[in-house]
Amino acid sequence: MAKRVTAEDVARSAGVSKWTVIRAFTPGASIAEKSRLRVLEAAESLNYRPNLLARSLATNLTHQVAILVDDFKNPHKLPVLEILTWQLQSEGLLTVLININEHFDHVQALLDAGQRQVDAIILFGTAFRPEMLEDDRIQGGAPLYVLARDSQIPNVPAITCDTPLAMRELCEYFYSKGYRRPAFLSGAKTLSTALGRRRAFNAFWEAHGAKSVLGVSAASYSSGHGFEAARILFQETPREQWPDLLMCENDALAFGAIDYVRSTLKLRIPDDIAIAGFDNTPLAASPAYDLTTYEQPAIEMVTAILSMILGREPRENKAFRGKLISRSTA
Amino acid sequence: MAKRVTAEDVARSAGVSKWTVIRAFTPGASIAEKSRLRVLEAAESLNYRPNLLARSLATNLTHQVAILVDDFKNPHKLPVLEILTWQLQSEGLLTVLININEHFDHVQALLDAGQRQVDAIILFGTAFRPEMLEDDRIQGGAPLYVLARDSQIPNVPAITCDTPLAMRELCEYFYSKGYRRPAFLSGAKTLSTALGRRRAFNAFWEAHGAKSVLGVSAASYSSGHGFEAARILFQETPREQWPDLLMCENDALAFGAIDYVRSTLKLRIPDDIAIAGFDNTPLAASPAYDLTTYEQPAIEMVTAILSMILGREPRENKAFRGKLISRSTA
DNA sequence: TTTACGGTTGCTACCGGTAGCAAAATCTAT
DNA sequence: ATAGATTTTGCTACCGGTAGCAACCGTAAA
Repeated sequence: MAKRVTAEDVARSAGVSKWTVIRAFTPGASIAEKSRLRVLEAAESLNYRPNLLARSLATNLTHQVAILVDDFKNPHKLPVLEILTWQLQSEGLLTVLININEHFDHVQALLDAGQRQVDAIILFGTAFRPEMLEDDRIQGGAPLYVLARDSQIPNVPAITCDTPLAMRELCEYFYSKGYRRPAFLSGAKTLSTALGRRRAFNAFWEAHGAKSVLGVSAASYSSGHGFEAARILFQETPREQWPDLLMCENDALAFGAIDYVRSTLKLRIPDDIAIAGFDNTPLAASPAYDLTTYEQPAIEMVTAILSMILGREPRENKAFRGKLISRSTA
Repeated sequence: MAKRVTAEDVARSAGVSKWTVIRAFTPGASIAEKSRLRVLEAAESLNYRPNLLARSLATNLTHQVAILVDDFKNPHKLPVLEILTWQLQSEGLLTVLININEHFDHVQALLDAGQRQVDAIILFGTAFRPEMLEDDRIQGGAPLYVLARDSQIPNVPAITCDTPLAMRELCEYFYSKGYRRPAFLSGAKTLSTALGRRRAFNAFWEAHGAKSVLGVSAASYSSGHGFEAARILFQETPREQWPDLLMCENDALAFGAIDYVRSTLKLRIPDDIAIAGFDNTPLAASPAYDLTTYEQPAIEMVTAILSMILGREPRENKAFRGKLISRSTA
């Protein structure tokens, strides 16, 4: 592997000092046009590009942002990752994707990112225990942000979809269609409460005089577990109390629930029962499901987080209004 | 923001020189057990962690690998990203995820990654023009790898699923089921040829005496375009020549094709026509599709790329055998 | 001709580590 | 106790940039 070209090499070739070379690459630096061109030419012929690692060490800015993800099963992650990477890149920031799982926990990941001196850390929809973020070793590191769940932790802003509003929109829609026997199918416990969807759902129906709101919990946010949870719900509920509306905490769970209701129960959707999801994943639009769901305002959310990272806006919780996607399952 | 703790600070607090502190953090370094413990204690109380940026600058190793992705629409990307990030992390490497699109092209991304001194670059299923990689500015940078498509470029190893073998397995399966009028639905041109699936498919049927193999191309690898391409195929083909087998280049296309065939043509699958996909995305298993497909050996592929990055194995093309997933659509 | 001034250039010090040599400290054998 | 071997420690130089001061330059005003 050939030795890397440094500013020093270019300087020698252009007959100036290395600082003049640096200036040629620093926008707005004080340098004579004549020498700037000479340097640029020499740099071009030597194929020189400034070493961002060295720059980062000196400026204490890496222009790297770590994204922590713990659930790659949720297809909703992919489109958001696309928006995230793209918007970050537009501002000259690069994305460091960190996979959190039972072998590499949050604290570990956070410390790791910290050692790499990233400029910010985004916890993207991960199921962490809030206490964790108060760890001494984490305070004092890169600024933290929480994307797509709430945070409650001072100094860790959460950027979310406005869940109470979203649920109100959905429920008012269901209500106007005449559904009156609601049930909620939620996902993994730890994250579920942080999402607040069930809470908002229940609140609506209690305020609208529903005697009770059925509920069931899936082991994880996957279609398979959605199927399983739906099975439990219907098997453990007497037929005459079966819901006519099943709100699922996300699309994946809804797909599973639809599969169960259609294939095993042979119920008609939306006549016998309405089913809705959340996230508007690509598949929700497919004719096989054609799922009524709710789209999170991903672009606004990412834009907001970016403004905070860049210091253009104060670091504080923000919730954005999403969009009800009305299709044929409800 | 508090000043960062450096080895120097720890040294002062422990009453040794900064080099002794460094040694305490360097596995296998020559240091007395007594002073190692003293340093570790001081480091602990000051909450010191070595600065990996500075280390990278000095060692010329960042322990970062760039992954270039240009198609976030394909849900297959997510599980592979999970495997990639996880395996890289297990070896102490971090993933830099770079989004390639019309505004930020391959050359730009490659140069960007190069400036950041990443240890390796993986082109993950991206649709690049091979000439591009021969750009002077790119040669001499970090070692390149191509994942999940072929490469043809000397010194840029491609790690793939063994496509000819996969197609043979699939076709033999179809053949044994009695299907004899094959058609192929392919995706975006640039990538399609690099995948080689159509080629292998055609080769089989020509060898097995099929008069002709119908073919149609979708604008991109999405369900929507799959639907559209299926429409074109069936509308432009006289009814008596309709295929009884439609092999789609990936699952997303297959979902679209199934939707079209079911909802518009009202054909029965697999009785009137068999449809198969490729990749075994999570949704292929759902009862709504229950798609026969082929699973790429993602873990083996990632493991192979990792061994090459770590220098444990020579850099060379590798193809692995995947697995036929037989479900109800074929 | 001298002086003042703004643009330009070079310099030192520094970011926080690593590499490897040389001196110091400790241990072992005589 | 002492020489010799070995471990431990401190040091200089370096990775490739940045920051900001000081000197230099040519030119225009005095």
